Amino acid sequence: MQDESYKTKKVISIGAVSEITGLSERQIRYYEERKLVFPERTKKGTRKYSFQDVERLMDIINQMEDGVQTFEIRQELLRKEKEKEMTDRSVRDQMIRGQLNAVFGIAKPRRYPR
Amino acid sequence: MQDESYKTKKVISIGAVSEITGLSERQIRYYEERKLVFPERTKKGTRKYSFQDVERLMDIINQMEDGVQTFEIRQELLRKEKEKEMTDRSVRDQMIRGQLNAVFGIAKPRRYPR
DNA sequence: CGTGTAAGGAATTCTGACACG
DNA sequence: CGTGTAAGGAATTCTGACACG
Repeated sequence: MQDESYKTKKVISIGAVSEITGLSERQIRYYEERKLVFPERTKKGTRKYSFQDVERLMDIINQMEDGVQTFEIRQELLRKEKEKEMTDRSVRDQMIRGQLNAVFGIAKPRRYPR
Repeated sequence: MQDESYKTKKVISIGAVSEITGLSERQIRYYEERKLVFPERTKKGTRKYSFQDVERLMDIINQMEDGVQTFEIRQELLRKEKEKEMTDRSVRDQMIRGQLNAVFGIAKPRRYPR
């Protein structure tokens, strides 16, 4: 699970992204300004995108076509991040609980202490 | 099997390839001249590489380090292509044979007719 | 709000060539 | 043979701004 370096490695220039997505460079830069995509920068400052970023842009295209505003798309993005954070946290908690259990034996988690 | 468009899509500029591989642009262009890698060109003529091309270059680096000459690397490449062609052909033949068999029933292939 | 465009500059890429060995 | 480099030009990308709506 995870890695897929081909998908996440930032190596595509804005020109290529424009070709692939059909978006103008202006649009792509604007979506970055609205914090919807996050390319990396080379030392000299040119933007580099990953295939994952390209997919993200495709998704944005669809939402824009549905009349969704950049602000709303951003909200949705933040919401998903929060959600993922919660999931990760609970996964981590579960693992820690498992470890403790392995060491100290059965210790059922008590939701309401005392 | 096959597809993996992320791996084969030609979207990486020579500068990025240089960064990833550590090769100079001069070297990368030279290996193309020697027909070891085959980038695409944009309308305006700039080279575009795929992750697969990058892997190919990594492989070339290793061979060069072992003192293999570009000519030999090329020979090896051609040899492999021929080999693949043969494999593909035999796979296709097998499929056709299977189809014929399904339609006309058991018809064992005779290597020496008559 | 989302996008086009002209502006000026900086960085990238290209080719053909000379150089060294 | 494999690679560095300077040369001149063309194409790319960047930013900040004005425009329209």
